Amino acid sequence: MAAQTDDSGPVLPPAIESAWGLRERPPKGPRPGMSVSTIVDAAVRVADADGLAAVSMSRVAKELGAATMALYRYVGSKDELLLLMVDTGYGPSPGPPPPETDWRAGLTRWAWAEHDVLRRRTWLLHVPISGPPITPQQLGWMEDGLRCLDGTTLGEGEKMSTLLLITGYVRNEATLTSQIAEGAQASGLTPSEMMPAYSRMLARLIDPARFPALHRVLSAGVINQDDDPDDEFVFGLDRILDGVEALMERRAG
Amino acid sequence: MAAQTDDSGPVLPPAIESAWGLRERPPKGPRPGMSVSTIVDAAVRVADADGLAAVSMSRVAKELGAATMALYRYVGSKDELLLLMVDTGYGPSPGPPPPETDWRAGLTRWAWAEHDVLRRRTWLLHVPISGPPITPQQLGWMEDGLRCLDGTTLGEGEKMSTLLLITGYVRNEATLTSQIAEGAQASGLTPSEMMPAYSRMLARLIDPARFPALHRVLSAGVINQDDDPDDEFVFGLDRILDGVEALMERRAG
DNA sequence: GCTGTTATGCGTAGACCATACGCAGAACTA
DNA sequence: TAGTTCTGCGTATGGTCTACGCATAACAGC
Repeated sequence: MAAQTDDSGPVLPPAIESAWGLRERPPKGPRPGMSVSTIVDAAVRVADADGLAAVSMSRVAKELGAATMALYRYVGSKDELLLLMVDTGYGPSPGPPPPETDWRAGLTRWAWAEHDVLRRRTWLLHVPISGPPITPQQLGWMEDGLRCLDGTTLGEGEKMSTLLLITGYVRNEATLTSQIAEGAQASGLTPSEMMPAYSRMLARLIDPARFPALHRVLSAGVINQDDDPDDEFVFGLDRILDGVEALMERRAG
Repeated sequence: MAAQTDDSGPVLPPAIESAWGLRERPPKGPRPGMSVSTIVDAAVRVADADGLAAVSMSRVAKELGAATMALYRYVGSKDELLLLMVDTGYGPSPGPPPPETDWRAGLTRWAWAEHDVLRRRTWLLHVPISGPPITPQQLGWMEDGLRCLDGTTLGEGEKMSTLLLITGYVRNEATLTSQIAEGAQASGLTPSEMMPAYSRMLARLIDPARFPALHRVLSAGVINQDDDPDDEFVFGLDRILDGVEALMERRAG
């Protein structure tokens, strides 16, 4: 409650302050023609349509019918814009777990929510993130995840570690899946042709004597079959949750 | 063994073929002044010294005393160079598990090996990877990981999933750790000042009514304490391995 | 040894990119 | 009405990757 005006720690970039709703418009000067959120929304629109690589300051400005340099009145740098894009790209958190939900169902729901976002907006995976979360929605996601673990035997630090474990897993899984899709698109193949093509390439490169285990996997046809990628997701998630459950049981004694 | 000249599947970029040792020098023409590996080594040297952002074609060329465009005789594009940088950046795989090692100890060793590489060369985390692994060393790592799971009750597909789970975890953990370090450096703070500063910032932003669980974590001082980051790493890894172990026991009956 | 073929090194130039700086004018206060 | 402050944005700088084409070096066959 002792939030003094400044001096209290490191300074937040203006654009992030405005994302938190702190920061009123100064009384003087001309009325701003746009706002931080207008810009971020436009940038997100560009990323949704043409990918993150298409997001340049001039492209975003064109989207708004403004000049490139006008954006810099609102955003300190492109990196700052990217940070804000992530925030609105993730969107609102899935909300606290419904009542009567046990931790496992709650975290599963939470993981699927992030999974769905990342499947819809794969460009989120390409944003080079450069620091711990400080934007409102990001922290909202954290909050909702933590609530799933309320009432468990885990300590506060362990709860946090568990969430990081899961969110990391979800990101990773989404990254692999989207890489396959992008690789396919780049080669002019359909996604279903991709894995067989990859499998064939490996078969040509891999010497069974030097890579026996890999050769065995390949022969088993594991890589060929295009099973539902959601099955793969479920496998890893269940492994992690099993591991967390084992810890809880050990804690409970 | 039926490797015809071409037509067998998608074509590999020339530079990757030379990474596999296929590809002899054509008999005609002037003797090349450099080689793919000379270039990749130089690029790795630049990345080690000044980070991935410093790796530009002109910078690498300068490192070699060559002209920028000379590099394009050896690598098809910068992306291709990055792919090869990842390969030599990871370096040789840790080797198969020592005899008499059980799967858990083997995978732990494997995970720590990657962990150590990523701690030493954080730029590896910043390379936008765009496809499944096809370079020799990468597949060597996979091979060694798979060998740890030889003789377990897991199916081939499950072995692969387990490895992806672990390598994803290691990457994720390394990413978070390096982000803290980089964020600190960018703010002109020492790494040990970073987390307290972050904690103070969160305390200023977070409304306890809207973020009760997060507030509780913050109050517990979880974020403040700079405990050994290796402890965090061990926590997650043990959770995952516990989960895999649980699956094995269920399989065994 | 001469000629034709082929590969290398690399200079030039084009198309982008982020962004520092400074100016004209709008909207407010006094 | 004068002064202040903020907006929009034009210009310019220095960086990026890379397409193209030319001169030259090294070999194969005659």
